[in-house]
Amino acid sequence: MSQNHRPTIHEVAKVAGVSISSVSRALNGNTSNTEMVERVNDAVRQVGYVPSVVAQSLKTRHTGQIAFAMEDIGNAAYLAMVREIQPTLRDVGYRLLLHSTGADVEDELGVLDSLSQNYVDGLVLCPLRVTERHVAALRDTPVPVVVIGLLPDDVPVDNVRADSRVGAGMAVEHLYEAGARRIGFIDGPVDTVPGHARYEGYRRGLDACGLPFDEELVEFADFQFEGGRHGARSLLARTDVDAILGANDLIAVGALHVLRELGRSVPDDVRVIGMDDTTVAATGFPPMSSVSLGSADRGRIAAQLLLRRLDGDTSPPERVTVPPSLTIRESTL
Amino acid sequence: MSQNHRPTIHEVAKVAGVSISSVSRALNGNTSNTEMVERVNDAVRQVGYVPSVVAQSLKTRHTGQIAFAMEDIGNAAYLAMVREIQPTLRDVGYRLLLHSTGADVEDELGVLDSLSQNYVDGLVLCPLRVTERHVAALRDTPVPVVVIGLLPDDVPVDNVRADSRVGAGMAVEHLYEAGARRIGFIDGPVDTVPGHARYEGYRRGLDACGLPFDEELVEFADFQFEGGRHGARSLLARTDVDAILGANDLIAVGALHVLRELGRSVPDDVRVIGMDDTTVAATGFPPMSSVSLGSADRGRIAAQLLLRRLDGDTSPPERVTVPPSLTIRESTL
DNA sequence: TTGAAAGCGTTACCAC
DNA sequence: GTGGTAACGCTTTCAA
Repeated sequence: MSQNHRPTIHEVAKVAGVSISSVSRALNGNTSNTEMVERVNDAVRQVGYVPSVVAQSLKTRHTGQIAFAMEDIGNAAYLAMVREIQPTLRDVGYRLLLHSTGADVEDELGVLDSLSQNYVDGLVLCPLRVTERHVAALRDTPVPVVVIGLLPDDVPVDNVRADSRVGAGMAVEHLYEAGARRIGFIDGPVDTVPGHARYEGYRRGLDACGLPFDEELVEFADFQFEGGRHGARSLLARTDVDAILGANDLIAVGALHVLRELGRSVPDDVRVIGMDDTTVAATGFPPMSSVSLGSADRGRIAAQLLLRRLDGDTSPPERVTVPPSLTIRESTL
Repeated sequence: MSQNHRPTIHEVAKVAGVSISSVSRALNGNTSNTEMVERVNDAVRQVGYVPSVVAQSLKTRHTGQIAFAMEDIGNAAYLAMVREIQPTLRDVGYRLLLHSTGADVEDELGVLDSLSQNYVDGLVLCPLRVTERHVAALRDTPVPVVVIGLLPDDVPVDNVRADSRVGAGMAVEHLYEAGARRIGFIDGPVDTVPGHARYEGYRRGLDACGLPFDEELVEFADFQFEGGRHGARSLLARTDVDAILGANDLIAVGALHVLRELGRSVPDDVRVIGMDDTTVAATGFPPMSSVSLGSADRGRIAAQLLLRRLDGDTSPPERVTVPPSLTIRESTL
């Protein structure tokens, strides 16, 4: 690690025998004198000059950085997003800043507030929940924000959403078509946005199939593998089912495990389907069907919307809904 | 999104009726006049002032940002690292910049070069391979760098490594103790650093157990689920085994699938163990044993080493090796 | 203790 | 076209 003085535009100017203005112009392509550009480039190479992005930012008022904030990058859905967002931004020269806010809503608001520090040009935000304070902060952000997730219609911010309600409904209908009549549902916490939406979707799916709703069939867990195991144990201890819908893949795979431990065959005795269509679905045994909520698509679209804003687009806020789709594997055949 | 003029330190000074120097001092705790601090804080609230980190960076020559560069955040090992690095840095006020470089070594070098732009105070780097140019760049970086992975001893940079050779050996010995005598190995590409190390570890493990090496027992695949499936199919078509070591969890879970499809019981007929101890190991069925290479630990340690450097520590480069450990689950009982 | 002023490294305006 | 120079918003030295 060298402690040498890093050359500035002044050194370049001196070596090239021109003014710093000319160097700046040459470097930014604001001159038609190609001989000048040559000279400057030579000098740049000679002194090993690299522009300071910080100084540039101060002057130009943009940073070349975009933040992505979500609860936990360990969550496969957010991971899928970041894998799309990063290359999308990177291709046009933006760096990505990652904020894992944790389950703390305060931290999420902290991210929104910190936007005023102007260290990023924009933000992609996946809020856990949308509180009054979120709305207030979003109404008046210093930089463009795109929200992935449900957002009240009057919040003037680009918004990309999944339709996990429809997705859960699709899952139920798929299970019904596969022959299931008693469909258990292991939901996530019902006070979360996805937990609530999937609960609704489950009920609508039942309605659509003409199946009765029975609370006995519903369990609530956290969105983790162990949650799925516990949920499945309680569910199966209480009643019998011929299918299980897990509110995400980890829950569903947890259920898969419990079923196998109990000696129930999947899919012959019980069909199982998850949501999010992540790696664990494909690597479960048997390979597990899942409802894709288009996380990767949502991430990419969000990034693109943000880039449009940064390009100066001032059209009204966009509202994009990514439709769910079914990935059918052996667990529901 | 507001286009309002954002208040600067000058507005605060005016409202507080003091000079900007005093505001700066008050805000940075470089004054003992508490009445002054009061006044400034009031003014700050009144005008809604938030300091510009860009301007601060230009002056103070540090950015409050640290970059983490690796091949693909989708890789569970890197994911585990980032989940430790981010909170570690965040707790002391650093923001995390993510660089997924992809399989392209050029991009990796690009990250190293871009360090001269001074947009970060430090870097945690997981190189795919370490080339001459890496070494050259690392010898003379403008900011502290910590490398996670193998590094030549003479490169003067903090270094955190796993010991996947020892880890693979441990896996073999564990399988041996569990009763296995014909231990198949599905490695990753042997021209990668981990692929090579694990191959060596496998052979040493066999030696340690007094088992003969047999090339028939070895397959090479990529580090993915499908790779594991293909590798296992080839292996089992060619010869019989009573255990399989996968060079990572995805490979091993792929093998698990193939074994079940072939009606072989795990662990009774064939024991299976993976490496990295990721989610897919725990959610596999049966829950799969795995060699943990301490990815989370490596990430945390790397972050801590970097923070020490940023604190001004100038002691000689540190070389930390995180020992592997065995997580035993049902697949090898 | 406080304020004036000099930078930090750029970009861009404005004369020439 | 080119070069001086004034910002950008802050921290910090130096006098008072």
